[in-house]
Amino acid sequence: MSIKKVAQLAGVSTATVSRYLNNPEQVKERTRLKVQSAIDETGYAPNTLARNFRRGRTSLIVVVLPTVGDPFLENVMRGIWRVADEQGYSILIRDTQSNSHEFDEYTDMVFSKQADGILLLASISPFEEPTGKPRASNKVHPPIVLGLESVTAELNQFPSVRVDNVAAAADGTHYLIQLGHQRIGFIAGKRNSLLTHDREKGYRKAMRKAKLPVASGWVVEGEQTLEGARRATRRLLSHKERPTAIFCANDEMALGAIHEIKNAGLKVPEDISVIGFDDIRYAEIMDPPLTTIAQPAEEIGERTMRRLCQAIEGSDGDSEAEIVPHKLIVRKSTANAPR
Amino acid sequence: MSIKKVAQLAGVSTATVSRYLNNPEQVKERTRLKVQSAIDETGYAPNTLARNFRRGRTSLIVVVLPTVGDPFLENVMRGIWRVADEQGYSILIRDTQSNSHEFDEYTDMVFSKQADGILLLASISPFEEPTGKPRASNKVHPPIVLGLESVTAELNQFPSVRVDNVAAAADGTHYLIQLGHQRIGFIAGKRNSLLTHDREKGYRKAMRKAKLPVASGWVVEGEQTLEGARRATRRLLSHKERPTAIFCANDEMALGAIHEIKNAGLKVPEDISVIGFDDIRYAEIMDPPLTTIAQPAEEIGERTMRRLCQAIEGSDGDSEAEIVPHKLIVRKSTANAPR
DNA sequence: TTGTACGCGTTATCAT
DNA sequence: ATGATAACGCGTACAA
Repeated sequence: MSIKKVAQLAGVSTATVSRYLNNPEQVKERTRLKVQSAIDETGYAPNTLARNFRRGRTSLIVVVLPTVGDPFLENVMRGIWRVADEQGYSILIRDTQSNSHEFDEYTDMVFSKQADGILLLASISPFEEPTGKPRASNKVHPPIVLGLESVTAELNQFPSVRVDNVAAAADGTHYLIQLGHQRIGFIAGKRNSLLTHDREKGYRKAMRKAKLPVASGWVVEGEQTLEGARRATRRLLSHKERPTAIFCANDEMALGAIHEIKNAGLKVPEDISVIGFDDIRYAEIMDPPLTTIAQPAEEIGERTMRRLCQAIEGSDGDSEAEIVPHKLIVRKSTANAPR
Repeated sequence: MSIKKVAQLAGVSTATVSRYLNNPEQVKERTRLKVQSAIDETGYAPNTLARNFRRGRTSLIVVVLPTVGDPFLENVMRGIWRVADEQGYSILIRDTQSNSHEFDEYTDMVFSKQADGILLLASISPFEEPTGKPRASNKVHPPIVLGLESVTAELNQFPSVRVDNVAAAADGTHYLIQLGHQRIGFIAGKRNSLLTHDREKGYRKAMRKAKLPVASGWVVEGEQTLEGARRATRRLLSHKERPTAIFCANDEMALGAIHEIKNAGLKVPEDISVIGFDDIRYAEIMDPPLTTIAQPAEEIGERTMRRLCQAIEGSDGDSEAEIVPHKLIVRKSTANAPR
């Protein structure tokens, strides 16, 4: 009963107050002043709840990501926020704690009007199939855009923005091969992450192309964490055919790998070269500075968000994947193969 | 018109459907089944917008923080999320991009019902005074809890949870002094950050107590970034009375400092000791591993969130600050003073 | 240019 | 245990 009070105080109708708020140009100067002073006096703030309800939209976007505090995602978020601010959306962040969740868990947020759209930056691979009862077919698919990751079969109907992870990883691997490395290990992410799986695919592809073998035990799981990568590295170091170079599916793991290699009394890059993926800000200050593959994080954020806005407005063109360019950044953690 | 459809299809009233949804125990088994099958058939999902509107609450909490992708805040967020999930709140994250904002900008979110409460983890120092017109006094102060930071005069009416930054920084400084350091530099955060200002206070306090001088130029601004810390470090290194130890107001800056010191051809800790604050996960894998002061991040998150829930429910007890314990973690970036 | 009046989907109150 | 209905605060079609 708030707009009413203002109206009463200003001696106008609620409709006029509403118009003053939303289409000021439709109300006469003199009236405007009256309304404004009534608003000032009461300290009135429009009830967003009622407004959203009436308008049928929340102006809320849910961004689903594996972990906050990922320095790479920070940059992506920056791009997302820029567009969100510009378009009047607020960002709701859902951390999946690196677990995979049911697809419905997120889409329901749209169907129940908790949010207008969803930005999926998470590991989405094994979205468990909807439990039992099939989702009612009278529901159209909600506004969803995928960022960073490739998509599973069930998700390829949605637009996505990402680098070509296969090609990028192949490039990185190729670079190591050019340096003369023949025994190259790979530290993968979690089993359910399509993204790191694609990078592994790129690695294998480049190895195959160079006619180099991938010995059993050269590809290990690093769990996308510092600690997981350290464990993985230890396994690699004790391999009977120890690699002279290690490709890590992301920088976080590369940092862990470098640390562990040095701990073992070996030198990077003299004994073992290490290459990462993402170019997070810590890559450069590592000792040695990390060679890595950079993604245009902020741009990815911007573009996913823009596509989502389009999808919400229904002006959703095609659902093709947008591929953005990656770039190899050579620093000091890679060198010619030893001997 | 959706609950209506379900009601119609199930041959009951909307009230019954609503009850089934919110207080299932109040509806008879037989009716429950009818309603459930109607829901299944229609794929009905309650409109959260309408529900929130009716109930007068959003179940949304806004967390205001300086930058996402801060590895320390990640841990705080983890604690916040745990409580939020448990209490049925969703978390809206606002990144201030390390700038300070007007206080109203956030409180308005509560007054306009965009959110039920606010968790302030950001640099809040110079909340510019409300512009001109004083905020209408008929507004009670909204549910706000402060985390990590101390408070300005205008904010000390709100509960807060944090470590004793002054004491903690004094402890760290004292540790360096014990190691025989006499020339100790300090890399501060941004000028408007009360938090790092408190840490600087602790540093100065410990120096004073040990009767050690703080030469002009020994306290430099590091902007809370890797890059800013590197610049600050360069200035410290070129000081005519170069410090033999550097206290950094947080780990992020400590990492930058170590990198820059090594870049300059000096050794940590042989030539210069470095100590940080926060104990982020990268502290341990740095070369050398970083000595730092740890905060119970997750616990801080949990406790701030719990207090906020209380504040929202109105069972807000006192607004005293909760102080949680800090802890010095000695690793390899500190050693006895040279010579 | 402004006012009247209805409806958005839900929950809650009061009967039954 | 269930049904009828008022109310939440706002936006807007329509009338004036």
